Amino acid sequence: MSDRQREPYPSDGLGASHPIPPTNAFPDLPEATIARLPEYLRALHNLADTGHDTVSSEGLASVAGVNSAKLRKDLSHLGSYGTRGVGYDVALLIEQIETVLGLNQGRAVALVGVGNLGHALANYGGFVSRGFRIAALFDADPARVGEPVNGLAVHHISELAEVVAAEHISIAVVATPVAAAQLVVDDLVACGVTSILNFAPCVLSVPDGVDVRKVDLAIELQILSFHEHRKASLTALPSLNATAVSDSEAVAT
Amino acid sequence: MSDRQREPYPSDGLGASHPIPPTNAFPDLPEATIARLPEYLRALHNLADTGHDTVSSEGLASVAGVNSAKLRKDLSHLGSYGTRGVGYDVALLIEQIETVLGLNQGRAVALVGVGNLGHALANYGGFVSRGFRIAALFDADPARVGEPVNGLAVHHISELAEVVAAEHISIAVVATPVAAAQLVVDDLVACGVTSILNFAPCVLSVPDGVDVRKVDLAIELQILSFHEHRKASLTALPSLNATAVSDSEAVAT
DNA sequence: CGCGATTTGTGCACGCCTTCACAAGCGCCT
DNA sequence: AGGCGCTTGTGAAGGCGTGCACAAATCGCG
Repeated sequence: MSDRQREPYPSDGLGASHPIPPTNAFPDLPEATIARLPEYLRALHNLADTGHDTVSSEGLASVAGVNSAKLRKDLSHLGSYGTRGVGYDVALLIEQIETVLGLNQGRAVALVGVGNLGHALANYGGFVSRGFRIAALFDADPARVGEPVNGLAVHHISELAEVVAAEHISIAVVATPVAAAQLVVDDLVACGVTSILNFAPCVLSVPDGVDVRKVDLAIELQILSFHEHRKASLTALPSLNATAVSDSEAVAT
Repeated sequence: MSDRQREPYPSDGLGASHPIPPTNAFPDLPEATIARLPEYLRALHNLADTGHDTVSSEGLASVAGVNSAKLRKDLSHLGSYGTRGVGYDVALLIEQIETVLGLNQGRAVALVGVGNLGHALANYGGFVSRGFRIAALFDADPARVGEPVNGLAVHHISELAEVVAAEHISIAVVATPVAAAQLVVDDLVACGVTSILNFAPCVLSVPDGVDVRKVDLAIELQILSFHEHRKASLTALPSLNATAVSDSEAVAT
């Protein structure tokens, strides 16, 4: 059960110095696990930068903010290369996770909508440092076309098809106003983009085979607001350092 | 079972013209439901703006992008004010959800870190239009202090305590670099902030009673990358409009 | 060379969430 | 006034995810 480890994979010559499994075909990874792998990866990079060669599930779990049992189960799903009694090889695990996530290919990402948020995203270094390359910027406003943002010139949205094809773009970030989002997404899908990260606060309809993830900042705040509201209605239990919390909004118990 | 509807609630005089239930104490709302309520709320506002007075669970569900059964169960958890054979009263449901989420209080939010992302967030209209008020901006860089952003002057982080107290701030958005995030959060917690929306790509440790939600843009992209990777390894099934998808990255089947 | 300390990998049980399917209730039309 | 069609609200079943607890495996040391 542990001998399918040494098998170099054929294509995608990225000069990997570690033995890597076939990698393709992870059809049945639990979605919850997938969502946590990036967090593990980030934690592992931190560990590697601070000179750690190996790490125990307990150690990695605490840095990643999860349960150690959950971590082990997650890693076991992708073949698990830990050593009992020792822990996990940090470098190997990094490469393993990056391979599973398909990050060692420097994926090209398009960003549509260069407004406030779009600007911030284009300048955000976190994308580049974590396996992505912002390959092109688009906007519908002719006044913005040509404007240089973080070293890239903004394309007009009408050039979408050719640029997407030329740059082999498969992932797009939508940071347009709500009114434009669905139109842009339709164009993106028509161009062959199959993964979309949507910042516009609306529901997008896409055909099967296209993945959409949504980030809605107001929704996050509203969820926090609920918990805040609920905490306020439980006014009674004296929290530890609640010296400054004595609001006047105490609801009648 | 439907007679606990007409009961005006005592405090919190916000001039509500609709009958609203006691509202406080929703201790056992499923977390999954809470996370969806904001989406329902947004969809309902859209419906109200387009002249709809009532909506069926089917209709609202499709606009909100969920299953109609799920929607009904979610709404049933908060007392459910639908009319069989008709549907839900849009305006009433809006008020109901806003009350549950605690949005009709115009919650004050602090934003810490006025860099690229912080600027974008400060200028983002979506917060204000959905029940929040950005009450104060903070940064550790003395060069930024005093700079006006969207009509607000940036405070130095050292003024956190007094401003938080003066403005009754209970929610904070952290948009600082990773290195500063934990320090800022410790300060926030010490000032009595009990809900934090974290944009820094790191795990924050907070005491019990403090809620943290995290938004990591790179993680979202990495999750998409995995699905992209998986789709690429399943090269075989001919998708519908895949004319432009004929990449050269076809992995060996 | 063997033993103990340590850590991984996993079977199992529990709880949450989703989904189906249908009874109960409401309004409208005749 | 009565019946019919439509929609809500909910019981029950199934699936997914989590966490416990322990067997299996590996290393280091005497």
